[in-house]
Amino acid sequence: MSSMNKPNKPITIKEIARKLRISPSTVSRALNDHPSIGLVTTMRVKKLAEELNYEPNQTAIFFKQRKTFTLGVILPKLSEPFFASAISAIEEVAGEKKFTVLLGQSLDNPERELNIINSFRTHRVDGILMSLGKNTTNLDFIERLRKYEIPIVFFDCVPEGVDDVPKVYCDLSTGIQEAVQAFAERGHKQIALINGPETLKASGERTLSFKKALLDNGLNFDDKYVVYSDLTEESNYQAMEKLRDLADRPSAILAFNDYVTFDIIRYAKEKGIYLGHDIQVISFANYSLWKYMDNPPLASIEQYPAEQGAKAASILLELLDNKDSEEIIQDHIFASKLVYQ
Amino acid sequence: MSSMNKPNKPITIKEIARKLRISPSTVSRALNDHPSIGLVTTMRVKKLAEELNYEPNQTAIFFKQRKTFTLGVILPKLSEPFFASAISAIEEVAGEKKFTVLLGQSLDNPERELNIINSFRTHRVDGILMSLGKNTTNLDFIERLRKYEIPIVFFDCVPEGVDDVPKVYCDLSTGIQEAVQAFAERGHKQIALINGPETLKASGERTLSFKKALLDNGLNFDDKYVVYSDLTEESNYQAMEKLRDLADRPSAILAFNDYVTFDIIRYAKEKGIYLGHDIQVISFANYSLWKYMDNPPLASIEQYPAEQGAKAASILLELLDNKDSEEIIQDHIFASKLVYQ
DNA sequence: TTGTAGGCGTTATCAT
DNA sequence: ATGATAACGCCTACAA
Repeated sequence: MSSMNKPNKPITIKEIARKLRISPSTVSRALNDHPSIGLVTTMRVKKLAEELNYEPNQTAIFFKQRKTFTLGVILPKLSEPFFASAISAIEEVAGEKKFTVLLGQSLDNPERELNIINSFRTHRVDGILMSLGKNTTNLDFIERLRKYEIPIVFFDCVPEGVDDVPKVYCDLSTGIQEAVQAFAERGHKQIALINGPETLKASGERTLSFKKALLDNGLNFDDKYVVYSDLTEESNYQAMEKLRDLADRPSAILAFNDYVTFDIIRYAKEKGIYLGHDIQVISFANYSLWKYMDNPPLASIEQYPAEQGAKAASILLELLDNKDSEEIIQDHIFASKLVYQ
Repeated sequence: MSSMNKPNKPITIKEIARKLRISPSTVSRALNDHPSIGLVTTMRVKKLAEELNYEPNQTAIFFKQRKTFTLGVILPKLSEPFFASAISAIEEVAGEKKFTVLLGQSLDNPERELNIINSFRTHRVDGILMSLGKNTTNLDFIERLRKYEIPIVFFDCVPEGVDDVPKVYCDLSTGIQEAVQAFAERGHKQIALINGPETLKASGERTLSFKKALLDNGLNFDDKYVVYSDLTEESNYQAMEKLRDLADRPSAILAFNDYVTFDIIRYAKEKGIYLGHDIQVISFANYSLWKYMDNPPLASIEQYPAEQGAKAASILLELLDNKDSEEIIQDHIFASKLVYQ
């Protein structure tokens, strides 16, 4: 190894050209396997490039080609297992197509969301994948991105009332149907739903699916058995209290997510309720390591975060490949599914 | 809203200049608040820029300035809660300094690691944060990155025997010390360690710390009580079997991580061992939701992934700010700590 | 088959 | 206080 370690300006096409006494364009073409360049020249160029450890300057190429081979991903929180596995899948799919992933977490803060989008725009990402935060109401940025011709694909938490943008999400009704059926088959008559915040449209849909599922399984639907929680521990406890106060206590609970179930478990412990016996629970999965628990829920409703992420990513990539594929602009819906641990 | 939506070429400095009949350089300077530009001109420029929705073309700026305001982060797996919370913190720290984060997961595959590094290099990231995969032995890339003048900061799983590169990691010995002490105070004499693969240097260090901790607490150290596992379920079970086969069975176990503890829990369940009574467990934390479990471990050894990530990120940012800060090139060590759930 | 020249958008240097 | 010019590294008509 030589001791002469110069500051080492990166090798450029020009230098290769100079050393070879040919023109930079020839080098460029040779490097890109342009058919019009002679085989010998091509070889000579490639050999020298190899020797000199030539690396194309992507920033120059990005600049010139107006393309960055970069996808921006915006999601509420990376440390949520649900999103961690989504982004993990996204990164893999993108990587296969030589795209890299730029990251931004909104922390459910609409302002942060906009900042991230701006930052992505200035970074000239080729496209954006996004799962909306819970508090996002203003969707103007979609229109703005369209002006900039930056395609966006939503997944998981997708916008309502916007139908000219691709969306990937999970249809909860199938899972709810299966869950209620599972309860019904086990003889449960009073089934409760601990839902998310009442203000969220998604919560309303959940309730509807729940109602339908009950009726489909020959059970009655009663408002009382649907309680709303803002997903804090207190709120979850209050929800449980409400259910306990009912004259006819439910023997089965469908919980908004695994965190809610965790609180149910604690609550049950404190009150001496025997979970899985006095009360059975099914929750929408987002954390599941149930197989290690003593009184796990009966089952979980799987929402396929990795699959959603992967699908969204490949839709976006396809969109970038083929700008005009209007057919892609539609909903891609995964059926949620009841899974036993 | 007008119906005239042209393809909408992005506005450039040149156009603003043309419309204002001034030179592009003046526009550039005005936009950047250069002191030599008159106040009126500056205002006029900014006003028009605003009106036209001018957005500087970052790819051009990146290209020109040889800086991308991008950090590359390489870690084994994003969906590991440990790394998810690390990257989450990294993104926040980077964001504060207007840096974005480029993502790559190695899946513990050295080849993937190198590909990601290459990809980062072509993307001209300003610096790299990395947690090594378990199987990485060849560290030549460090030297290569140095040639390219791309600084790298390691965190969590850091390279051995490379001392001219910043490293952030957690000193396990403090946590081990506290754990053993906690066991000792509860009267345990036979304490076992379920360690990681015997081939890993880190495993050796763990054993050493464990030994020291035992001696410091007036207990004997005996090889028999250290068993190695490759962290598969079978291997964890075998480790437990080995411990059960001992004449003098351990009453306390220090487990490599929470996954191992999960397997211990299952094993105990199967064998009718009452966890927390017949045997007490402490594990290195990486998944903890123990407060919801019935027989949780006595405590966990916290390794502060978020803090490690944040620290590594700010070191890297400082390094980028101030190329010559040699003092930064040293180990930044967090003390692991025993925490009760 | 290869070379020349111009341009991508921005900024820095030198002039005016 | 402002303008002209060149340069960053690469690509691509167009010319030869």
